[in-house]
Amino acid sequence: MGREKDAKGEGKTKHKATKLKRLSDNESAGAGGDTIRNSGAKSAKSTERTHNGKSHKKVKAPKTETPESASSPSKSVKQEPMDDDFTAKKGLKRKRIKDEPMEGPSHSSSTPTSKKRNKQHGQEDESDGEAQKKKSKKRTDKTVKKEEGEHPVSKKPKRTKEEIEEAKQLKIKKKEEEEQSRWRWWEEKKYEDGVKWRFLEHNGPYFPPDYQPLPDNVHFYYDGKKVKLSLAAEEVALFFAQMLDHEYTTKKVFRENYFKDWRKEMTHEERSLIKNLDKCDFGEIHAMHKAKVEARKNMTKEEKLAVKEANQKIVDEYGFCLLDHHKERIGNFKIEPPGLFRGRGEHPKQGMLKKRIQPEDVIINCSKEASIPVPPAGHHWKEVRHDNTVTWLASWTENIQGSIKYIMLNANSKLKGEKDWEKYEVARKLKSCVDDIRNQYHQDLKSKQMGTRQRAVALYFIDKLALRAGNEKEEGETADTVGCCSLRVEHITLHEQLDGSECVVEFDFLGKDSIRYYNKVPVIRKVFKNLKLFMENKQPGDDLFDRLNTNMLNKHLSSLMPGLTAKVFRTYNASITLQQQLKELTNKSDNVAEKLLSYNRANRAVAILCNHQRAPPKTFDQSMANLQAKIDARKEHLALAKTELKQAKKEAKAKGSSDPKLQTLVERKKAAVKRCEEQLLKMEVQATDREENKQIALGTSKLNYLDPRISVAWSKNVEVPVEKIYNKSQRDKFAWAIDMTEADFEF
DNA sequence: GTTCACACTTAGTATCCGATGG
DNA sequence: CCATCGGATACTAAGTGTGAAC
Repeated sequence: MGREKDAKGEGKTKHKATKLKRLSDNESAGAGGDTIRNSGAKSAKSTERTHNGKSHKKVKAPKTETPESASSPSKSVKQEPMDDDFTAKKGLKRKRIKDEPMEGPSHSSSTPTSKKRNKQHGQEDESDGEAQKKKSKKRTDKTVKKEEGEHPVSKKPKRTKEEIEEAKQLKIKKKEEEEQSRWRWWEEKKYEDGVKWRFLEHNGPYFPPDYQPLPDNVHFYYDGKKVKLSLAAEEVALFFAQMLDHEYTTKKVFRENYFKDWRKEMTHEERSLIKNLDKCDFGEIHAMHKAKVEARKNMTKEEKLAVKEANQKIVDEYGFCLLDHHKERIGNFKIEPPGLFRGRGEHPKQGMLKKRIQPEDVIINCSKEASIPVPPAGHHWKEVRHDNTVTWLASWTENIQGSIKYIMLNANSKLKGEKDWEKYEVARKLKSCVDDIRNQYHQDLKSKQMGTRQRAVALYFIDKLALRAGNEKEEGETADTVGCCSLRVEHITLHEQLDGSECVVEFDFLGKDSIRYYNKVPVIRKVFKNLKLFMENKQPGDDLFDRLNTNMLNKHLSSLMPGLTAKVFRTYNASITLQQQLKELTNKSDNVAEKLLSYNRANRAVAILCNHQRAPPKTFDQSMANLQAKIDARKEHLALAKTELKQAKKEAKAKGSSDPKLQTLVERKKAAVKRCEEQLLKMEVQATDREENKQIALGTSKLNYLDPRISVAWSKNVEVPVEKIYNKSQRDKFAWAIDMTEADFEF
């Protein structure tokens, strides 16, 4: 409430200066939740902000997520090396960049790409195809050998072997066909500015099925009495009932929002009867829902197959479009079904009803010449337009935030791929001028203009820490999260001296998706002094950079280099870090598993830099224990194999080394030991990898920040098949990079 | 110069589904 | 053969950034 008032007082100005008022006396930054995740930190903070003046206890979370704090016991051992890597790298990275004049990056950006581009195919496809064939053959061989070695007698393997072989061949064929039909758009000329396509045809979005009323034996009760709800109210009741097991439904905000919106769907009578959510009994509805889920799980094979086929049919019909003569996959062809809004973190709108979208809400975009998608019977589209300067096929306005949702193409499409490629080219361009830009903002730290200084400090953070830009947000509309430009005084704490370092800035705030960012960073003196200055005479809730916003920052950046914005720094620093880390961590002599561990560690360094976190999987401890048990079993096995080997050796010696049988026995035992050792190593590597990954999410950086050409070049250089680092859909997405990149690629 | 609308990327989590091992 | 596990995929929220309107 207090917050809303505040917001209203300000009018929705997002303007910095106006924001200054906000709350008064919280203590400094340290929100310390215990969770990585919003809940702890978050709620603490928002209460604090709202009830003006409740200084809140710093639970100083030595939270594991920070690179610095390897304190969590479970991790310590494994965590350490990673931390070292990280810090070491970071130091190195900065140093290098600063000290060296930067060897010839400038010429590297556009020419090589296009060169490679032209060279590439022709031979490439062939060798690719062949390589694949060879590889899979090898694989088959291996499995065969193993089976023969370990269970020489079983009859099953033989049949399966053949089947496997066949299936593999089939797969290969399919792959080749797919390869053939793939649109190699990266070899084509680009369209003129702004034009995204020349022809676009599709079948429109797929609408979720209509609501199915509850069966007669399932009832809703209010205040102990059975109540038959109207269809609309019933549907919304079901939404809530379905979520009853979820924590959401226990939250006050969620319940209030829900109840308010639910009542809007009720008839007059219902509304006058149902006045208190606590008196509502959704038990039977909830039970019914659970039973349904269970039933779905227990479907017979045939039933499951039928469902699958039905789904496939939908995909076939709605999942593709025709774009400039090529069939392209649509990313999200389904209209989002109605339900209760699940915001992340302490979202003020959680629990609100997300309404059902009708064709009358949907705008269709396609070519003039294309056949217009047919709306569901009895309906019509809101509008049909033919705008080839945008990439979406359909759009609608969502009722929670009033934002527009789009139906767009899949990541493996030309439209997405081209943009992605472009993004990395901009980042590479930054590489060539990043030194100048860094010098510039170091100069600006001393500027007489407060605005310029603030910009310089912000840029320093964005560059060094890969913070997001931090656009302003309207209060009360979303969870209270910040990025660089929207940092408030309460989000940082200055330490002249901390843990042996000077000028340490302690960050503690909630970023995108209410993921906590917690980090203690030594900064240069000038930055430190500036920060002190910026914080003078401000309240905790005031903006740290009151003379700066993302717009100004980006305007400045684009004047330094065309196309440069704050987020390019994230891309650039992520990619360059990967490249450096790969160079540092990979040993040519390692085996594939070890190389992959190195790759993952490099990837992980980036994920840490970008603060990409995940909730530790629920089954994490369990599965870790399982793996450990396996390892132990393997170890025993190994010990056994070793003693057997010894035994065999002894016998061989005793009976004279001449006996060939004994010799082969020794050899065989040796091989067994070796195999066992390899398997053990592999598992141990896997265990290390998994442990280090406990709450780090690698996917996001892999998918969005790391120039795929770095990975492809690495895979070629160290002879690790690209399939080991990219799964199918990732390979599809990065087809352009896989196709055009040679081993000597440099970011 | 602000503000808003719009388009598009980035993000974590829920769910699906197929490999794996008992 | 079945249950379990974990990776892949689906889903959609939450960011960034631009340009036109005011």
